Amino acid sequence: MIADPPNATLTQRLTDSGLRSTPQREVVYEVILAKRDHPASEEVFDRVKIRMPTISLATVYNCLETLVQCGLIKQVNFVREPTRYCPNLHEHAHFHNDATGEIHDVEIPPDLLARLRSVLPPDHVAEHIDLSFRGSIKP
Amino acid sequence: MIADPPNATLTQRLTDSGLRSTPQREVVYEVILAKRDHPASEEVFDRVKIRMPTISLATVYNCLETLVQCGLIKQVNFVREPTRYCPNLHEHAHFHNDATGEIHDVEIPPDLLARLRSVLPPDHVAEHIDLSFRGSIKP
DNA sequence: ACTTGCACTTAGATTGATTCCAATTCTCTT
DNA sequence: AAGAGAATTGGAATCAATCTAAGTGCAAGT
Repeated sequence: MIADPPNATLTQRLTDSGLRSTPQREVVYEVILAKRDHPASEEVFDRVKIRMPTISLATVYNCLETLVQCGLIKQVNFVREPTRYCPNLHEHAHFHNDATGEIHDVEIPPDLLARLRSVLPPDHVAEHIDLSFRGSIKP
Repeated sequence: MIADPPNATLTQRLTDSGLRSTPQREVVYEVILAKRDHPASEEVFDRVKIRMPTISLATVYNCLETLVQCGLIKQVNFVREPTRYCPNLHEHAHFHNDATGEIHDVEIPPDLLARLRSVLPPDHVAEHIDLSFRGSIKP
């Protein structure tokens, strides 16, 4: 009996898209899964370098874009901040803590999600919905 | 009897914040009010130059930031796009048409807005809520 | 095994948006 | 009219992201 390799989903999704599973893509993906904060590209670069010191920043950008295209990670965006990445594929919102700069996930009840979609005029086809909050957390 | 000057609100808000009403700030504000699309800084710069050819890009950035701080305009942000500005102070969402690059406002019913706020844990104080859609419009 | 093709990676240059800086100009107060 | 503080200006600098061209290496076919 053979256990699933740790990145079965990654390899699967990549080959489904006609792409290759490379060591760089694997490490980038693992790094994002490992810590469920929302690192920006440069932060991903720093973390990946620990395990793969020769990787280049351009490759990190390439890998992140590939992973987004395969639907394995999501991009999160806040005003005047670099793009960050999120491994939580479940549909959810984000809370940006202005005091600490941290971002964390906020669950959205399914019925609210449905209502959100319904606010659009019927001829509007939304591919992506982005719901985010900015503020602080009371002590 | 004297009619309100056109930028009464602008002057009011600026002086309320201890800031001055300058010709540059007035023109930037008027330009954003004049056309209800969602121009980025460079586009604002181009429009303002028609009426005030000597203005500098740095000043446009300064003015936009000042207006945002006074609550007279809002910033809108989409992934991998420059920041855009919006004079609609009424709480609303945005729809980004991927086909044309245009952004337009989407009204949010008050009860939905209330529900949105309620998804946050009670100790989370949201200063800003950002709801945006990306997609296309059926013919 | 050998080679040929193509996808991927790499480092560095480049772009594009935004911010910074130091000098100048303006505007309010007295 | 003068002084002080605020705002504007142009250019340099920064930061994120993309592009480019050269190099690598995997995979398939002979």
